[in-house]
Amino acid sequence: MTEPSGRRERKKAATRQKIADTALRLFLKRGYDAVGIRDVAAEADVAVTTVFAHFASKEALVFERDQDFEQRLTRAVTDRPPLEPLIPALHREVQALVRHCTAEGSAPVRRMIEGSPALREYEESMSLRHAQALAVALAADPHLSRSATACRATARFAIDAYALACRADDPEATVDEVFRMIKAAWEATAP
Amino acid sequence: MTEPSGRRERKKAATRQKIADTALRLFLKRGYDAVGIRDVAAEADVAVTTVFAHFASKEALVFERDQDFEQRLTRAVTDRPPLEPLIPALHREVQALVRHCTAEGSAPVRRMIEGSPALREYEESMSLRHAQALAVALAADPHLSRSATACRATARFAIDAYALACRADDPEATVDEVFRMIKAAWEATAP
DNA sequence: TTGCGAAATCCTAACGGTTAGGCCTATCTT
DNA sequence: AAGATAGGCCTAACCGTTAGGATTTCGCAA
Repeated sequence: MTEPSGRRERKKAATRQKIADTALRLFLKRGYDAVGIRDVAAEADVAVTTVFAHFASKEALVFERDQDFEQRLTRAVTDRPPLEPLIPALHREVQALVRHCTAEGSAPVRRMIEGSPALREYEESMSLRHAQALAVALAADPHLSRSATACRATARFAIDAYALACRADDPEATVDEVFRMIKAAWEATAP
Repeated sequence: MTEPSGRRERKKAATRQKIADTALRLFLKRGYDAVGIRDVAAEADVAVTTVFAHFASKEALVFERDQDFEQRLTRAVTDRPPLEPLIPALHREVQALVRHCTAEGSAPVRRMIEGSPALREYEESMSLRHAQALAVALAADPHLSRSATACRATARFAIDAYALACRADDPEATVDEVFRMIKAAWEATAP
């Protein structure tokens, strides 16, 4: 995936990164709403159209790692050792993701997101996509054999756990508590 | 609540309704994206600013009953007979709401929503607000005495049930199945 | 009834995210 | 080396949304 085979791809990746870095820096310094796309483009020394060639929207500039997040979630399910029970694996990964997003350095970004309705809304719809990807991974696991509905519900519950924990006073304890609920819910769907 | 005491309030409500009706009619006839706010305003014979005086955004025109939905949910909790268990009451109300939104006449609207990313995203963020309101209602119930986390998680799970059911092949069965999971999750949080 | 304050509506102009269309140039392929 | 393609640029516009301020309409009390 990360093969910088040609110069073209390397340059493209560099441009993308420069835009994302510039945007985040400006957003944190002056506030998300106070910085326009035109500002970001100027500071990154690219055209406005180039920004949108790399990012689908202004909000997407803030959630650059979107893809990683989704991959980590689904891989926690698909790449786990055979016969390892689902819920603990999911629990562990969500816990790790929550730690990542409540880490020291992430606080200003988190504050910025919570301070902007547009960013909150975007994050939520992102989470929904992640839940759908996770539901697909669950449905594809031959060891689980649960209904599509059970998979979809469990996927959403797991995402709920993440979302609640990121905003909770004690994130890790929140993940644990919600996953106790998810475990019971999951077991109630046993065939 | 619905007391049309004065002419002013009646006229305001009428204007609001005329805008909402006009908007929905145009959206269904020509497509959500193909109709601009300026079109809606012109057809409803009001100024653009008046549209935004009644609705916070273009998407909000489609979800006119937003408030009702939230009230029905929270009241299913707060207004239930004393000592009636929570989960069945919630289950019943969500079932009713799902029936409402999968009813015969709602199909074209549903199709329109699913066809527009902006509307899907808006609906999702609306649901989130409803979940928060429901969480508050749960936390306020003296008979329940669960942690704030358990209340928030259960509220989101219930909203998940609604969202999943609205898009499922068999909506009612989906509500039942997800509520079996929610019941187990809720009971796992008993003090 | 009249007159006043508040609420609802209007108009205009703009702002800011986003996109279309067309062009240019660096890179890749053969 | 030549053509094909992708990344980037510029300009101009579209559309949702808002600010600012004028104007009308209604409710209420003198």
